Amino acid sequence: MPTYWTKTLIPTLRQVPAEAEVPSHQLMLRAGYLRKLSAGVYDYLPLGWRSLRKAMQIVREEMDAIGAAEVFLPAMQPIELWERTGRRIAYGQNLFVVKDRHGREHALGPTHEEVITELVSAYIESYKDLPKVLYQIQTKFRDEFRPRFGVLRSREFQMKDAYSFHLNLDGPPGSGSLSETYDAMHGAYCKIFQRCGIPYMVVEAESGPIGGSASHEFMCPSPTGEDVILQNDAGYAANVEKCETGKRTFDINAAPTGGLQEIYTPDCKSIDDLCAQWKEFAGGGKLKPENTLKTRVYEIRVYKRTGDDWAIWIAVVRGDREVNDGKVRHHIEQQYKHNIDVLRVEVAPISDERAQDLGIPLGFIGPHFVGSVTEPKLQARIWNIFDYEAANGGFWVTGGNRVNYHVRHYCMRREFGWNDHDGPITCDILNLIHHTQITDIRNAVEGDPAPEDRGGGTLKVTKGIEIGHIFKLGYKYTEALEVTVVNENNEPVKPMMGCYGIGVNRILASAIENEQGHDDNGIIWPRALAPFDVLLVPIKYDGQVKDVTDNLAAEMEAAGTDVLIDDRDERPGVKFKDADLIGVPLRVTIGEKGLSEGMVEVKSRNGRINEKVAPDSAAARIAQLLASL
RNA sequence: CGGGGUGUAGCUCAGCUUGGUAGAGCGCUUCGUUCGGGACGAAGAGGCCGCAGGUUCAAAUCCUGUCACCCCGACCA
Repeated sequence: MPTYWTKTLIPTLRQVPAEAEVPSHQLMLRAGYLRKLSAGVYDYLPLGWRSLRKAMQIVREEMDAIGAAEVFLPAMQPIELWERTGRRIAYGQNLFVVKDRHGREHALGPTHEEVITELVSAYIESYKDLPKVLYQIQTKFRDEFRPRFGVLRSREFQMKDAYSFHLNLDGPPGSGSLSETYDAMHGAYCKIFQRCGIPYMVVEAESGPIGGSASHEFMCPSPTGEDVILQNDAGYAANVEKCETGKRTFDINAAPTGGLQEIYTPDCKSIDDLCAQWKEFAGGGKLKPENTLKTRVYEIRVYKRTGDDWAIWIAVVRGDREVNDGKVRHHIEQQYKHNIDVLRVEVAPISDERAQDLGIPLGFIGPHFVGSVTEPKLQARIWNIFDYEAANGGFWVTGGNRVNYHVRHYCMRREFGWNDHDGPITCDILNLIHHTQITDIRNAVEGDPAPEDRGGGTLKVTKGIEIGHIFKLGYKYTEALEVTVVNENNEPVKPMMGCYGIGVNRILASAIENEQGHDDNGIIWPRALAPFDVLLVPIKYDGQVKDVTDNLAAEMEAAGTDVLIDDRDERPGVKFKDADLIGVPLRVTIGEKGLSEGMVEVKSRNGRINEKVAPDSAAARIAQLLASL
């Protein structure tokens, strides 16, 4: 049966609701796809739900095609599971927690690793049961601090999550390794986004707090995207958390620009404030952020078999750059990698209280902090890590290592105590004597050199919407929840996991958000996601026009085409405007004028098709045209 | 959670400074004329001015509190 406009619910809005900022949000509200119930919580109206279901179905088909089995899991999950995996704390405030009448707490699942792992632990006992790939498409919950951009960042959303379980990371084809499934998922994701007709790119990603070794994000390039992607011309693409830079030059022997001078800078802890007030502090002149050195202090906890230890690392980048926590963490972890005594290393920005206890004046720290420390126990534990860019000569302003003071004419070589006649220092000397290392620790920016082994060249910045993410998870959940299977030798072993998510609502938003997805008049759907394939617009739904419309609709529906009939008693202008707004790919206009010439008019929303067809052959022609979209 | 802003009709907003019985446009209802790109005329319906206190003869308007929403930041598989 075709759908009649007057029977369904399509509340189009002439004006843009004030709350909507990005095109997808504005248009989904205006075109009657969505209604906001409260912050970050939306009703999907008939059009919205139809489109969402189309996206879900594509995802479902491609998951099934690679042998994944669909399940349906609880949204309400015992909090105990989340405590056992440590994710109650890791998720923190973003986790929705509800209490039942007995006072027991439950998490409203933002993902289902815990639940699926528990499920698998109950039934999977032997290596012969592996690999196993399960997935679900369900509502997930996140207590976002700040929901925004409509369905792009909401508190309730539809996710496809797939989880796989394996004996091995790698292996020959057909061995059921994690890598094999990971690659199959990678392929399935490409097919899904292709079928949905949305532009996408695959970028390398940090696996983040979820843990694991390898990870890719699927991004839809869009100016409204919240994620920053860097890429070179040779096909290297990574998100900003992951993106490495190629070689950048540095000069640790550069001469100072003047004698080190203390400047009194009361209560001035940020680079922005420092630059803004520099004139009064320094008695004239201007200071730009790129002439400052920013320091961030990390505390490292080292858990060893022979007793725990700790250290302080000071990360130094140019004042206008951002320290990349992940790069700092990786670099520090590398330092302990070959020490078999070390069980685990924790790297975290130092807390205010801890800094106070140790006498570290946060906000006024410079890279030469160690020189101002008199306590030998602390002194021996301090390490520096410079970004390449920060290890250069030139005019530098940085912290004075004393509350309310900064210094100017900072010079690395001199501040480490080397005189002009001492000859050049080397990286080895810096490392051995000064506990100081130089590497890439800041977020990559537009124009940085790309890594040489990834094709080199220059990095360019693109913004994107994250629509999919695949991880090799490893043992995080099977270990925490104590899952074992027996191997060929009847020995208990932990299976390893992969997890693979797709934000289904974001598929819709991305389709609209990208350039081909909308114009000034409304949405332009790719056929695969459109709520209907064809919109029939009878100029006046009456008499011969009505008969032709109904016959055409019946014929097309019989052939499996989704048809919407605008049977409203509205003026043609209103119908055409609404047709453009809701974005159905093909519009067929049936009017007395056309019929008198024996024609109906077929137009595509994307503007490529505009032809007149005899009513009798219209259904066949439309089917043809649809196939070409 | 810090900073800023807004809550008045289904939607977009005015009115608030200077207290005196609630407004416009769009949408909705009825009638008429229209009818291939958001028609025109006439007549209507619709709001405890977010909520709770307070000041006052009188509060949408002033004060206090509270809630919700939006923006920037921080945060974010």
